[in-house]
Amino acid sequence: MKVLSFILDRYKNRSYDSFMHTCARLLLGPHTSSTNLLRTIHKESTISVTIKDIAKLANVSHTTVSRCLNDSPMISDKTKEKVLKIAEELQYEVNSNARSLSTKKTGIIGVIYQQGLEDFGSSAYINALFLELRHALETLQLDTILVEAINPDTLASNTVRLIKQQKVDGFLLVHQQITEEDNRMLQEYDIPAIQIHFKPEYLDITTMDYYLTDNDHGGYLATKHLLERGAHKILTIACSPNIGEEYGYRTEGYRRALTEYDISIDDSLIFEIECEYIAAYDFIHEHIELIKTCDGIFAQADILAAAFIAALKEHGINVPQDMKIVGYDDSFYSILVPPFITTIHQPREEIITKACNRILDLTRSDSVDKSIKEQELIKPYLIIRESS
Amino acid sequence: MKVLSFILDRYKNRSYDSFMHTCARLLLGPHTSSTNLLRTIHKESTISVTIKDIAKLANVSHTTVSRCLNDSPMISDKTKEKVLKIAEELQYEVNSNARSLSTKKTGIIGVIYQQGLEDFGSSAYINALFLELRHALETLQLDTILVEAINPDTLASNTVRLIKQQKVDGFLLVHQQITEEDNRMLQEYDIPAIQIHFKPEYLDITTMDYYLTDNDHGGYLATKHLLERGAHKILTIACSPNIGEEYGYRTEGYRRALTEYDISIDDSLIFEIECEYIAAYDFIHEHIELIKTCDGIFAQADILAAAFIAALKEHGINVPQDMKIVGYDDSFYSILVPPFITTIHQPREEIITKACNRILDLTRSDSVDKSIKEQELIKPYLIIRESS
DNA sequence: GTGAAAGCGCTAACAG
DNA sequence: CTGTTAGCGCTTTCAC
Repeated sequence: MKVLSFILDRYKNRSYDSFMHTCARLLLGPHTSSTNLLRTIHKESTISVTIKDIAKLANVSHTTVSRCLNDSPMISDKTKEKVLKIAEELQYEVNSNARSLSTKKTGIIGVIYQQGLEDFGSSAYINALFLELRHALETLQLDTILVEAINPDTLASNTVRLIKQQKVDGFLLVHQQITEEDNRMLQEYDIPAIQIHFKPEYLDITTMDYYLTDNDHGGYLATKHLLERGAHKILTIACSPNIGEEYGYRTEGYRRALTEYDISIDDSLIFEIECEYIAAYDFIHEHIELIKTCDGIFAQADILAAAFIAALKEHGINVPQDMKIVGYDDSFYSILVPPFITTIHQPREEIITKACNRILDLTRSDSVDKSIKEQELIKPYLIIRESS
Repeated sequence: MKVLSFILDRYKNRSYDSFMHTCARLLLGPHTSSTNLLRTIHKESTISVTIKDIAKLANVSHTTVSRCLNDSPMISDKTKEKVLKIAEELQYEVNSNARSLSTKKTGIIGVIYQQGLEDFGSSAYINALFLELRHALETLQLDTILVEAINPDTLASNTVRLIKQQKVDGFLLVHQQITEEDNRMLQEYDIPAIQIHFKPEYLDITTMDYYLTDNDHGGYLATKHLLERGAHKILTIACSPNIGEEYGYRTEGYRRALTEYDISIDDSLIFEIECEYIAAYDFIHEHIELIKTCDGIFAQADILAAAFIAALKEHGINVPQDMKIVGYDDSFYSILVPPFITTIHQPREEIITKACNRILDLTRSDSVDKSIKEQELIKPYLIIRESS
């Protein structure tokens, strides 16, 4: 009956249920191994080690163990060392639910994205953004719950749900659909949230933390580069749909560069087409007469630039000799086929680093003044390749 | 002092700390609104409604409320209705940490992916897989924690960590790097895990639940289609690196189809190249003499097929007239430029649906016999477009 | 049917 | 510096 006393000892303060399970098991046969018995007792078969287990072995109270694990300054180095060693040996990991219940912190960040992302022209960019985001949070020891803004079944806001269920400490919002209600909840529960990449559609962004890209600057850089390379008559083609007006800003930058170079703006050189290869391809054929009078194209997405180059070739117009082209996004389209495309690299690395560090500060440290918002428009940069 | 009695009442059984905060606040001024006071009391400013709040309003015990919310059969319809109505009015959401601590269930699935996914040739496919996976889990009311298999800093297994921290109920493994140790932990803690898409490298897959794609069948379908379209001498080009031998199986299927059509297999028609547009493009030019003697190509990735078509055109070889081509993956490459590419659609929708339903069963219901593994090789299908 | 009380594993308050 | 005790919000047992 050594096993029984072991069980009784370990489960002294545990539930009736546990005990009954044990008894049942013992009746089934005394030859079951103690590990198996332990597993049977807890319904979920968990045999996790707790701070009490450590406490017993270290001959201290569980409070002391808790303090050691949290590196409290009020514990002597000696005890700390002893306790941590045992914890290490038992491969202890904290039960995050218990800790969260007590501290109201989960160590989890909610990353909210746009539904229907699959259909995006820019999804390659966004996907890269997610993976790098995940990676950055990982190095900061934060887990992420990734969800769509709105539950497609219930149509309820996932942001609100996650707040109320207390599953996350903060949010990174990679969509522009944040609603008034979401925002109210964030305020009310004082949950930090940072807007990334997308500008909210329904909300005054000046009230939030954000890291966005400076699309105006991107358009400016692209156009200025074309001008520097000797182009005089420059077309620009934006994409529709225009999420968060990003293309609008790029066109603004285009205008700004032209003005700077004393070139009057001709609105008939500004187009907007579907963000698809075929659409771009057709565009060239349809507007070939106009295009023949131009010497530069600022394509506001790489996929357009790639199609333009291919289509122009069929008309005997060579890039970059006869026509300089700059794309946007620095996506794989820009390095798919030679000539590789000169393009604008969106500063997603910088956005991610800043946003992750900020959310860490906001969720972990009390000394941050949350009322002072961090708001940055981060500048993209030019990558010169062969198309210009 | 109405406010004070309200506070005292609500915080009767709460911490000293809470109370001190309240008192401090009251000293600051009696004009602070009670909502603000409540917010101040809890350090984290949370003013969540709990089952006790509901209980008080409904004049029942919090136990009863709990039972109602969990739709227990031992509660009368009348009480249930009353309680649920109040819960609805208060916009109650369960505190998931408290529930999890008590039930050992979190409602969260860990989705584990491969590090360095960014570099994958097939990443577009995998990205689509993730988004659809997330969507499917969402409709099943499951949240997902998305992490890399291994923490890049500590090099510790995230699978093990999530198990021990009790953050997840189960895993969907979208990588092939599961280790012996991971597996041992899964067994020991009896956590369900399903292998998706990728075949594990270090582990005997026959011991796990899995839903993979039948690459052999894909290769077979592609080749058979080419044969049916009249091709006799068919090249196949696989990609390196060969993750989980997927290309090996596709080539097997290619062989099987040829054999079925009594065509002897010529190993010099089987190639392996980098999964890149340029590599494929160059391949055509380098092997143009051989290619001229062939009438069909089974390109084991759409991106290869796209490059082949472009390169062949430069040699005056038109697709599909002079050469039939079938790609693989049904990715956006296959519909980028005409002629659109006949391709093999990977059954990711079916994989996702099955895997998500299975993980739900495995984590929610006790009646499932976990020792019987669900193991399916799901068949991809052919999408006929213009290249064949 | 319902409620009182205990317990999940942890942190925090307070007393030594 | 350390231990005792209470409490986080929920589920579960057991008594009525």
